[in-house]
Amino acid sequence: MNKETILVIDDEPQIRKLLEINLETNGYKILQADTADMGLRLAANHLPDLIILDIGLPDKTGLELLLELRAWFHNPIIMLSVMDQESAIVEALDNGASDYVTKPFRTNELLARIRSCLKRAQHVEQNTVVSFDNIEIDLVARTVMNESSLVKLTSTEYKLLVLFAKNEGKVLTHQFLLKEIWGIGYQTDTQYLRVFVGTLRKKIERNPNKPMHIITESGVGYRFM
Amino acid sequence: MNKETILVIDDEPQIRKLLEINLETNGYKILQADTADMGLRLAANHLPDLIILDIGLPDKTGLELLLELRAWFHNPIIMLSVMDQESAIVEALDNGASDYVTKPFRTNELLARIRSCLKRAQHVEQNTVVSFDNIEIDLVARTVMNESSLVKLTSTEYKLLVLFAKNEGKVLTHQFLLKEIWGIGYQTDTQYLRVFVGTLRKKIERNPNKPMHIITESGVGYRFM
DNA sequence: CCCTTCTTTATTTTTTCTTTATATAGTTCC
DNA sequence: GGAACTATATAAAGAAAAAATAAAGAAGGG
Repeated sequence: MNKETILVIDDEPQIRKLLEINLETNGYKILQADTADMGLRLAANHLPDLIILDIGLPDKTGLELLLELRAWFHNPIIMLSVMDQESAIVEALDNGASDYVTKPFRTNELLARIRSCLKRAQHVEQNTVVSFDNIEIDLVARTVMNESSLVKLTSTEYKLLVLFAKNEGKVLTHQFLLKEIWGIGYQTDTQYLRVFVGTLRKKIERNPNKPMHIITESGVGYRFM
Repeated sequence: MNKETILVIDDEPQIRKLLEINLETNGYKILQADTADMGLRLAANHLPDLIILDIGLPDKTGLELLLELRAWFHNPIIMLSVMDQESAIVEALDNGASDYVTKPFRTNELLARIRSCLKRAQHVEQNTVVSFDNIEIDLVARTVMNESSLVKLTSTEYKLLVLFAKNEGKVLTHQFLLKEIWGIGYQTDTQYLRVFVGTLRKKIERNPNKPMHIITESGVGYRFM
C-alpha cells in the first residue's frame, strides 16, 4: 500500500514540526507550506490525499484559500485554528471544509479525525481486478471477461474459478477443491470436478481441447496458470 | 426536494426538544428515540439520512449502538456526548462515527456539521439524472422515464431501482438488497425481491421476458446493466 | 371506507446440479 | 512398444433448486 500524502499549510514552525513528527510516525508522507501561495502550488503539483489548513496565514486568510482550493480540489481539507468562534466554524464547514479543529488540539483526536476523513474519501474507488492473459476477473463486481466479453458463470463455476485464480501456479488436489467448493463430505466426488472444469474450460479457454489455463495434473488435481 | 430525515437518539428530553425545534426550523424531518433499542428500530424502519447519537443511553452505550448500526447503516452518524475525553472521541471516530460533538454544543456549529455530513454523503450520488438506454432516473425529482414516458413506481420499487442504478455492473446479492431496502432482519425473504424485481421489469424493460437491465444471477442475486 | 401498496401463498418455468453412460487420454507393467 | 488398466473428458438425461409469475389476503394512508 502506498503512503498517503498530507499537506500541512501553517505558518507556525512549531505546529508544523509537531505535525510532521506525529504524521510521519503514523505512516503518512508529509508536505509543508508556510504561505497560502506555496500551499496552493504544492496542492496542485502533488495532489495530496488530505490538506490540513491553518486559518491564520500571512498572505491570505485560510477561508480564502479554502475557497480557491475547493474550486478543483476534492480530497478532505481539515481546518485548524485558534479561533473558537462559532461563526468561523460554520463558515468554514459551509464552504467545503471536511472538519474544523481548534488549537490547541489533541494529537490523537486530530489523527482520528484524519483517519476518518481519509476512510470516507477512499470509499469511492476500489477495484479488485485480477487478469490472466485473455481472462479478467473483477472480484467486486463479480464479473468475468474473456477477450473483453462478459462470461456468464453459475455460482459454482465462479467459485471454482476464483479459487483457481487465488492459487495461481499451485497444484490443487481434487480433495482440496472438493472440500473448498462443496464442503466436507464430497471429497470422493471427483466426477463433479471433471464436469465443472469442463464447462469452465469451454467458457474461458481459447481452445478448450488444449487448455492453457486449467491444466490437468493426472492422478492429483488441477493447476491454474 | 424531499425533506431530509434526521434521527435523534438521546434520553434527555430537553436536548431532544432543543434539537427538534432547531432541526425543524431548518427544514429537516425529525425522528426521536430515547433508548438504543428504539433508535435501532427507527433507524431500520425509516433509514434516516443522518443519526445524532448520544453516548449515554439507559440500555446500551452509544458506542455499542454505533457498532450495531454501522453493520448495515451507511449514512452519517454524529456522536453527541458530555464526555470530552480524547480516548472516547478517538474510539468513536475509529468505529465509524462521522463526527463527534461535545455537550454543551453550539447549535449553529452542530447544524453546520450536519450540513457538512449530509453534503458529503450526497456527494457520492451527485448525478441528479442517471440514464441507461431507454431509462432515465431523476434522483432529485424522484421520477423515472421509460422511452420518455413517465413510469409510476411505488416507493419500494423506486428505492430498488436507484440501488441498482447506483451499482451498475456489480452483482448485488439477495442479502445486500434485502438489507438495503427492507433493513436488517429481512435477509431470508428472497421472495420479496422476486416479486419486486418482477414488477420493476414489467415497468422498465423493453421485453420483460428477456430482461436487458436487471439480470438474474442465479443463486447469488441480481445485476443491473 | 376505499384504494394503493405490501406480504404471503401456490403454481409454473427456468436454471443449475447431480448422476449415468460412453469416449478419450494417460499410466503401468510386461 | 503395446496390452490392460486407470484416470479424465464429454454429452446428456433426470433431479433438485432457484426464480418467475399470478393472485389472494393484509396492512396502511388519505
